[in-house]
Amino acid sequence: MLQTDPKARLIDAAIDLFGQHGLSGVGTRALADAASVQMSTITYYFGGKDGLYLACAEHIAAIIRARTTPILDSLGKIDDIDDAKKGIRAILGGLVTIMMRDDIAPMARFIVREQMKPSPAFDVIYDGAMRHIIEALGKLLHQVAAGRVPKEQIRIRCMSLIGQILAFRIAHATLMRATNWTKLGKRETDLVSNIVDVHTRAVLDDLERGDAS
Amino acid sequence: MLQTDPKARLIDAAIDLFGQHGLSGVGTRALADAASVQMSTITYYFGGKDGLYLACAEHIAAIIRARTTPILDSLGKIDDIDDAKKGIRAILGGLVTIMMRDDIAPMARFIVREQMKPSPAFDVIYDGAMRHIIEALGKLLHQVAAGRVPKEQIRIRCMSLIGQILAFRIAHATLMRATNWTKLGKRETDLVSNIVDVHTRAVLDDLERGDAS
DNA sequence: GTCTATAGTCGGATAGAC
DNA sequence: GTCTATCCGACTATAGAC
Repeated sequence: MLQTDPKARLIDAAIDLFGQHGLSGVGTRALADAASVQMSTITYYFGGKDGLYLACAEHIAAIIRARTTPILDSLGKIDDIDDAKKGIRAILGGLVTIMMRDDIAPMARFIVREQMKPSPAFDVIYDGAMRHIIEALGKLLHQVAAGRVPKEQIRIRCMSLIGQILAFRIAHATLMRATNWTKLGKRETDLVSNIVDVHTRAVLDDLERGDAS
Repeated sequence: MLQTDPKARLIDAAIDLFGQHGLSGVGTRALADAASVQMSTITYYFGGKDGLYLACAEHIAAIIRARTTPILDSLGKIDDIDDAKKGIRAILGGLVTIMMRDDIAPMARFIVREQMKPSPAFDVIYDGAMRHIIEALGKLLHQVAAGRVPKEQIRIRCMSLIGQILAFRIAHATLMRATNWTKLGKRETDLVSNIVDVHTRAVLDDLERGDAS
């Protein structure tokens, strides 16, 4: 789909470039060229480079929300431990396929940069999208643990489970070297997806069994 | 310990600043000021900003090697599955304490940036330090699986195990928000360390049992 | 080895024509 | 809304005094 709206074109190009080079790593000229607009168009629509950057964050939050709410909503009412486990695997499985997609990579890079050096843009993404996922996961983990595990520990376990998925996107360069892969195609994505699920199941079974030493 | 060697001062300051803002995000003036040297000192010792950047990578690789080789060497000869499991837990446990240390944070940030957009500096770090850890882990995992699991899958499992640890450093901003923590002190590090170990044990027991679906 | 001064380039923002 | 021209500041690199 070819964008005609200069605003949308700028945001798409900016997410890609900012994700690759960071806020200070991209010039307004490069942004304008990539979106085939004039440099002053950035000022006109977003007030400047910083405004464009924030608009990127809002756009990313909206995209993630759009992709994850269907999964979160489909969970419905859950009071059975097995259903909770299935729900967690569904959320994490969805996260894997999202994170592995090539067209998501630019957004993932953008988010990771914000993780390391949060700016106001991080609040936009966290409050607008990530919070819901983490809270849903936390709730389900709490049920699997049958309430035996303190909330703080549940949250850390959430991070750890999500972390294994993040790793494949973040440590992309290491992954490619360690596996001798040259691309992330369907075969590779399926392998990763499968192993994340195997690991997740192992952790959940262990948690249900109650070994929260 | 107060550094007197301008070279060492520059590298220390540069790892910190590059890690926070990226290569293009830091000016030579800021680097020089942070190290209390003149701007031209960078040219004198490193040939320019890029040379300093590469020197940072070499320094980081050396530090990691110095910290990890004791752990890797202490493993010695292992042909028992339980010893292999203990070895993996030792490596990952060491990795957690390394990654959580405050004085390592700057280097971690530097590495993560290189992960996302690898430059020649990444090869220096990967070949100089990371490869050994991944290969050692892979070997031990292979033993735990009793050779039933293809090498490729072993490597992905390595990444997943390391990934959960990376997450706590990379997704630092999310961790702090999700847990309502304000700092990463000993209490927090111990909690994370414990959960990583619990998860690792669950995964290893599962792998030994042979469910490599 | 350490410092100052300066050259040359590129950055973001803006004024104003159309 | 879109484009051109231009200002001013910040950047890296270098030449040369000490």
